[in-house]
Amino acid sequence: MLKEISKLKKENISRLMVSFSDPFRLEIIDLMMDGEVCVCDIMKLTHLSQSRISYHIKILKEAGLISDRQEGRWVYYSLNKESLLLIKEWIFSLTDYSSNRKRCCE
Amino acid sequence: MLKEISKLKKENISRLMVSFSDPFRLEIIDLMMDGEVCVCDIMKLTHLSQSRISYHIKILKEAGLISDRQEGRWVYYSLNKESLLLIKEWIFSLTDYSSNRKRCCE
DNA sequence: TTGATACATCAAAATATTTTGATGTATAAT
DNA sequence: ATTATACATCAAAATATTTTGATGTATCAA
Repeated sequence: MLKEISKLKKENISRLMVSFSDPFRLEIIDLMMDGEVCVCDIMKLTHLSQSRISYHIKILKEAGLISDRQEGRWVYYSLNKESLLLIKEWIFSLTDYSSNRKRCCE
Repeated sequence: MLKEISKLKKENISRLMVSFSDPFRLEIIDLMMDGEVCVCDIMKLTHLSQSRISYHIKILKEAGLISDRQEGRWVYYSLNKESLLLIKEWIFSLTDYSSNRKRCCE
């Protein structure tokens, strides 16, 4: 699995997994499923504070999971398909694992 | 995405993602790709301390990602296919998201 | 040009996770 | 019985993440 995946990709995946590890970030990701959203949208829909949302957005952005696009005062965030495909690839290699049993500790 | 997935599943996914969010756990998962392993195997291959490995194993187990099977003094751990499929399902719904743009904050 | 809006950033506090080293339990070999 | 092995569990310490509230910056509207 990760053996065939480069170290760089490994680190990307690691960061992506961290970005998925918070329930509020999962909620934010959920909202982005319907297309672009801005922080104010997320505020209305989740009732989290603005700086709290900005913090989580930052984590998602640094993991490369989302992209941003500014338009006037608004910043629109959306899911980054490339990252999603990277995760998909990883999950595939995980689920295709061979389940051969072997004896250990000998 | 998560809208169609039940609350129970949501919580499962959340815990699974947390279990993926540590680099050492990713390494342990990596080792399990080749089949069952015991703590002593993981110790040899990762050079982490025994209690440290036990701790991470516990997190993986509580997330439902791995199963254990005792045989004498040894406990064999292996990846749980059902959990992997749950993640796969989730990733699929994520990657199939609609990317329609809409205006917000109005 | 003043004030409001949308968001980012910061430092401190709150909270959660991880690591360590010690101890506990069960199994098995001598 | 005694000792060694394989692993779990525990409490304390170390470390990392998250939240909060304040302040900063850019854009826009009046």
